[in-house]
Amino acid sequence: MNETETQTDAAPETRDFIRERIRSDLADGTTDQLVTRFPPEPNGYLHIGHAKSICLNFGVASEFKGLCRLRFDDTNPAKEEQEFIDAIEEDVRWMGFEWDGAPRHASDYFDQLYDWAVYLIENGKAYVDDLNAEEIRAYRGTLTEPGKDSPYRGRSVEENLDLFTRMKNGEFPDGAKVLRAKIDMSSGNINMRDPVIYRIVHKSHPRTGDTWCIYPTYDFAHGQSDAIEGVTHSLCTLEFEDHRPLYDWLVENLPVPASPRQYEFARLNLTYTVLSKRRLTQLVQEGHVNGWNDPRMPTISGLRRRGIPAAAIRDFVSRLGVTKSDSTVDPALLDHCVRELLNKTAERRMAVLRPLKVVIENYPDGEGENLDAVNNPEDDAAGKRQVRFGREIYIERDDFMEDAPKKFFRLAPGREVRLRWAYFITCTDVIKDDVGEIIELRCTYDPATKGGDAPDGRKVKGTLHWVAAENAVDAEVRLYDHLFTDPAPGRQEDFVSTLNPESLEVLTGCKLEPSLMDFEVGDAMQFERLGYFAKDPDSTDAAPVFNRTMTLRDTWAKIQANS
RNA sequence: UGGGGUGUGGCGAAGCGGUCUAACGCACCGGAUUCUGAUUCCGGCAUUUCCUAGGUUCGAAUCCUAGCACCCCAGCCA
Repeated sequence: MNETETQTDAAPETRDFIRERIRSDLADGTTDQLVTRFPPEPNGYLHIGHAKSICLNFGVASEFKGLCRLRFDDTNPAKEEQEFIDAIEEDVRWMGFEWDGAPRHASDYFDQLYDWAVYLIENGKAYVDDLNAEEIRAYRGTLTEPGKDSPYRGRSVEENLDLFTRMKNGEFPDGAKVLRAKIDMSSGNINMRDPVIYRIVHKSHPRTGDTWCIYPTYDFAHGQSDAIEGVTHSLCTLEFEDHRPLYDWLVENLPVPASPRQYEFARLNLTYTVLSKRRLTQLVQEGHVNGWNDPRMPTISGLRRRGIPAAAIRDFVSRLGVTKSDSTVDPALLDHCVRELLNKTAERRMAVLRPLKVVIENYPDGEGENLDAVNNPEDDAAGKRQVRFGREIYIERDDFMEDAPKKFFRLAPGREVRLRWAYFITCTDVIKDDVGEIIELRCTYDPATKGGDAPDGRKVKGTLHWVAAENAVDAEVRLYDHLFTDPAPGRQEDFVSTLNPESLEVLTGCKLEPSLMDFEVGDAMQFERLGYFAKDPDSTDAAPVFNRTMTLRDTWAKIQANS
């Protein structure tokens, strides 16, 4: 046992096939220093599936004293944009990780990649093909039948060189020619049937502008970029497993400075969630959600806006494991991580979402008082604050029932409950409007129960949150639910039809304890008995807006649902 | 008779031939405590069972053989 092991032994070791592999490569000297990379394509926003990859790549680098870089896989200017590059950098940082050095880009290596393409041609291992896309597909064969050689496969090195140079010089329109690696048209692995490695795209690139009109494909750029950067363990998802022979072929047949190895793990799937960039893009573009950072989106920016802390996402990912078996995780696990963290850290406040006015008849008119309230029972250091109490207050409509069953512990005619941090009150009368709607409650309070305890030792079953009418702040509160009603929305092409029409509920006229105005966007707080909330960026002092991050567990709701 | 993968409880996941009458977490179900029906706490939750069927072995979820199921691949996307 050496000293590094002694150090890592302090914390429980995470064991998965990738970490086992790294451990052994480090132990037998195959690897001197671990280098990984997180390689997003800037064609969309990062989502929670990427969070798994981010935590793996950056996590493993820090655990084994290695390096992790951020590298944009920007080989397709038709789809990529600067907006996405900026958002990705922000999201990775917010997740709590810092990459080694400046962000890298596959496009930083376009010159080198071009030279290597020429090298392949010179060695008779690549050729320019004049077949169009449909013809190439036809020549490729099928899953069960081998392909046929392109009629252009036998071109001379000189001709290939000339043609490739002219491709680069912009002499041909998009799609007129491609450069292909000359491997094996009869391979069982379709990726080895002379894959296209360069294509003509007359389109300005976010970084290289109009310098190029030919661009390398993913396969021709990824492994070589890894090699240039000295990446030792190139981690990607399962669908790239059958690209590995091509990855290795390129590394072996090119004079690259290193031999990175690719390892594949299962991507994250979540029930009730869609996690493919194509589908997320569709949701945004068709306006089914309000942008990439809509709090209902599984994007990192959406989760952030909803109020979910990065630490909860990291915790969630750490409980997932890293394997090669396809898996679909219940989002309840993320919920649990969020609640566990926020229960410990979020300060409590009172807010009434659906207000019902209560007049305390025996409380002196025109008077009020300040009462002590504990900010976080899980954390003494959070201290106390004062809340205003008076003759008129608001309680939650759900906390009153005119004909209450025995198991209902809240307010009902003749029943006594506690107002949190305040007094016991008893309901004496119910006021209704012309159509029979309850518009107000009349109650009496017991002055001896100030602070919330009865000196005579009598108990009440329920404790309600409330806000004094005197200084309540009006606010908008947005409640969120699953974006989809189908547990597996991604399985069907028409996933839009399974959108949950009740995924967003906007409440206005909510009554807030005024101290809530002191919180900043990004701060988490608990509205007592309701859930965790966060101030939305739309919020202004004049018109505050809060997002519900997560409900509290609600046993009462479950009892009601089961009866 | 294409290639590449994966199969352990509702979900995720340990397990690397004996200590497996199979960890742990989520979910779920009981019950206790509680000024949040929250939290916390206790208990239950795969008892010849680890995709199936054979085999090897004193002994298998772990090794072998044969099946079966599911996932990925026929973009000049990544």
